Amino acid sequence: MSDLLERLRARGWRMTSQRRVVAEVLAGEHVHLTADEVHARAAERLPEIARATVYNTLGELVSLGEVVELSTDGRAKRYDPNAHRPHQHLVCTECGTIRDVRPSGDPLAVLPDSERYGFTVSKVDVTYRGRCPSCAG
Amino acid sequence: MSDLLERLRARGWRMTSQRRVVAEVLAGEHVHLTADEVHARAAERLPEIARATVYNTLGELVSLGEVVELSTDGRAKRYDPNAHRPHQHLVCTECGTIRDVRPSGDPLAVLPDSERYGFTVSKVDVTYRGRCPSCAG
DNA sequence: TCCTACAATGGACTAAGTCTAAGTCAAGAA
DNA sequence: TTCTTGACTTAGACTTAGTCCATTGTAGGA
Repeated sequence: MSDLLERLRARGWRMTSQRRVVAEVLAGEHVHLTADEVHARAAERLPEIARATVYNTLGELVSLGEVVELSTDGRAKRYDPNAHRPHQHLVCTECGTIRDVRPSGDPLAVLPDSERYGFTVSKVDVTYRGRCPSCAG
Repeated sequence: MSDLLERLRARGWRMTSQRRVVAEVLAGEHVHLTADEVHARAAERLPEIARATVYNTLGELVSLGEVVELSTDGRAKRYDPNAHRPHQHLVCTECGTIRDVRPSGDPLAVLPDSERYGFTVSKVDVTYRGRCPSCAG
């Protein structure tokens, strides 16, 4: 059914009912859930699933590069299943809603060498903040 | 002694020994401390200071716009006293060291209207990630 | 079908931060 | 200077998010 499940199986990821349910929750909705929300949705289908299992599974999906971890608000981390194409995030400062966005150009390019202090810069996370249409009321 | 203390007093901020010590800790070192580190350094000078007081004071300094709160790593928030001039952050993925950097150009400009979904975008946080010279070994 | 290494469980534990009720004190008024 | 009062501080309980670990379960190969 889902590309994600296919890819995981192809990579030899051991498939269990718990892992399947977590992967399906992520693949099913293109929103940015917290670990607790993933657990709640997973538990609707598999009531005995443990919180620790959800954390373990999310951690693995992140290591495999299939899911991106966001720590936008200093509160609970959120998990973004849209890892296959590069994007940035637009966050509402009122309600916390997150949208995926694609800025034009390469955000890395604007950091001059003189500002790199010898770091090997490999990644840039850009978070645009503002009020969403409903909150701007 | 410090600009920060001056400004706070000028704004009618009620000065107590606890608040003074917290402000001095922040003004004194241009590093990015966690709340706990601020508490530890404050307690060297004022042993009875409560953790809650440090949290309250940091929260107020953030509201006043004198300090910027960073939630880079999903762990403890860090506090950046360098709020008077705009800058972004370069974070080491190994050791967590943070450096202030100034990208060229306006990071807001690269987000086309078509990607704003009706949001009133007011702020952009850019985090460059990579390995610092010591960790790149 | 049987093994066994890998995965799941649940409950205790930790870290970071918030809340609350009671006590304290800075700063303006007299 | 002393008084007054509302704002500030305190200690500790509480909450939230996440980790750890010893035990139990099971996917998938032989």
